[in-house]
Amino acid sequence: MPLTNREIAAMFENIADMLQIQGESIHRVSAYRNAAQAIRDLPRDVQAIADDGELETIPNVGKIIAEKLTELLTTGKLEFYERLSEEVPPGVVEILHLNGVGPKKAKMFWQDAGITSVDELEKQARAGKLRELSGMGVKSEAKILTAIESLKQHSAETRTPLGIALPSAEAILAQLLALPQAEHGVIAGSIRRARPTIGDVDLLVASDDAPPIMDRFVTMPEVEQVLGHGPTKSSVVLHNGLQADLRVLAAERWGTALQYFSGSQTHNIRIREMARAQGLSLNEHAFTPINGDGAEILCATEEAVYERLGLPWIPPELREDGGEIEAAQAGHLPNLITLEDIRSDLHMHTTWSDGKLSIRQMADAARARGRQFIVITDHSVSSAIANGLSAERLLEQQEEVRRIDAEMEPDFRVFHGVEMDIRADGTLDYPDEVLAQLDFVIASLHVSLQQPREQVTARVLNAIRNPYVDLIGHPRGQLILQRDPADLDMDAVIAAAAEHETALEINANPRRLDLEAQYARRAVEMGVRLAINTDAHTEEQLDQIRYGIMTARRAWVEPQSVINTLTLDEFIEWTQRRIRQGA
DNA sequence: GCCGTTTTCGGCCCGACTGTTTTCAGTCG
Repeated sequence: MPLTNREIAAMFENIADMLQIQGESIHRVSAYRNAAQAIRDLPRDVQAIADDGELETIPNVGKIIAEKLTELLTTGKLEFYERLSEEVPPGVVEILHLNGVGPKKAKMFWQDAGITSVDELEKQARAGKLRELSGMGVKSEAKILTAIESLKQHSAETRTPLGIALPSAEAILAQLLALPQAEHGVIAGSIRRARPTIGDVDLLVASDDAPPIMDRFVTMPEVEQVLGHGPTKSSVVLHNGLQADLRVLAAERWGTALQYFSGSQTHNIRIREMARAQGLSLNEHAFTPINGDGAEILCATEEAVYERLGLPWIPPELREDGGEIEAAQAGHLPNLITLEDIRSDLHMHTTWSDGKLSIRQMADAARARGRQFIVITDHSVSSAIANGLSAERLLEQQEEVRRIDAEMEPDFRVFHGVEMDIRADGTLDYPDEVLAQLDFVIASLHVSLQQPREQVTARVLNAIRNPYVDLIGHPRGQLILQRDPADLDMDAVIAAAAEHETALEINANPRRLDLEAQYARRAVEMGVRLAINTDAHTEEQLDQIRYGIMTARRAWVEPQSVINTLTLDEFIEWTQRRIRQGA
């Protein structure tokens, strides 16, 4: 099996950990971490990039790391990695990942006390031995035990799906903003950047009187454990395992504070380097002249921060050092899609298969949310567990769709489609004669996602080439933090989608968010149209469209690339391209 | 180990909080 980008990235992260424990220069360690991050975010397989001889075009990959990648891809092994793994016990790396333990302590536990596993560390802590080590005391020992307990409780998984983190953050922020001392506040960090998974929640509140806000924050009912409680910054762990950090700053410093706490780290490093080039040091409080006695320059808005650096405001979803600074300098920032651009929802289920509402109820619920038209897309016959429709029932359903459409026209339209299974053998679930009678056809992978790359890719390509298939639903089939995506050759999928004018979905369900941003961005660059759909099975899930919009913005997507922004007439015309394709 | 309008060497963002220390190192984001 070829190595996935994620596996390669994990290996380089591991290298960074081991080097850091060995006391290697932080800059060399960072080089491996930066390369790992870049590889994780790539929209293409490292293997494909290597085949093109372009490894060194990957950001933060230079000659040496490119050589290591080549060795890994050609031999399946990396001698450097294997040697390091023999030198540094895996348990020591695990200890490094405990909250409050860094490379210095992990190394000390190992070298000075012979501790090479979390279990052994726990034993020594319970026996009161750790406090005897230099720099350690009773409190440090207790913190170690707390960290180990937390690791057991929440397993090794440290990230939380956006769909859980965002509502949780909104609930906490609302409590803080209810306090009279709070002027205003936002959710910053990776939630604001719309990452599909969240490491911790970053909250920012403007106030001249921070202590009461801090006190409320650390005593909220959601709080399981207080990690830190200072005058302007506090950290807690919530009962759902999520870590939340709160910073409180004066309103006149809001711009620099929000810019800083929105990240990403790599974007901020670039921004601070630009400030330094202008003789300014930038932190969350202000710009400060580096040499000399110049006064602080305060920024009350983010726009003012970017303006000081000669840049237009950069939307937070783009702040990953993925070309957004260069685009801003050139005046080429994208006009990102917003919820207001969305006219339709092209993927949802009803009681005909596994949905909770009738066709009419879904239509009313979508209309109430400002949609102008929808497509009903229940499951096809293979999805027996989801009560998938036989061809007969599908056409029976069409009569009801037509009746409701006639009732609601002209201010709302209901079209008839299907979410058709791509079967394990690559065939589709209905013959073309049936598909020809539908307004819109989604083809999706639901089974045999773990097939080898060639096989699973061939199935999707077959669906893309069918002239009746308008959209590939949740193309990679991932469930965030639960199920890995299918091992699709995304270069081939995107190229075929472009050639056959088949759209690819950004499924807005926060458990999916599939396509993820890096693939959606590449698809648009290659001329593919996207759809942003809720795949709703209930009324509430129609509101999850916001997660799809967030993901699309993160992918640099503009309204014209998304078929849900089409007017009714434009949409009907777009679906007619099947005729041009000889169907 | 990467990178370049300070360019092939010499930098590499910056501050808050904690615990252990009596002035700072370690960790974190």
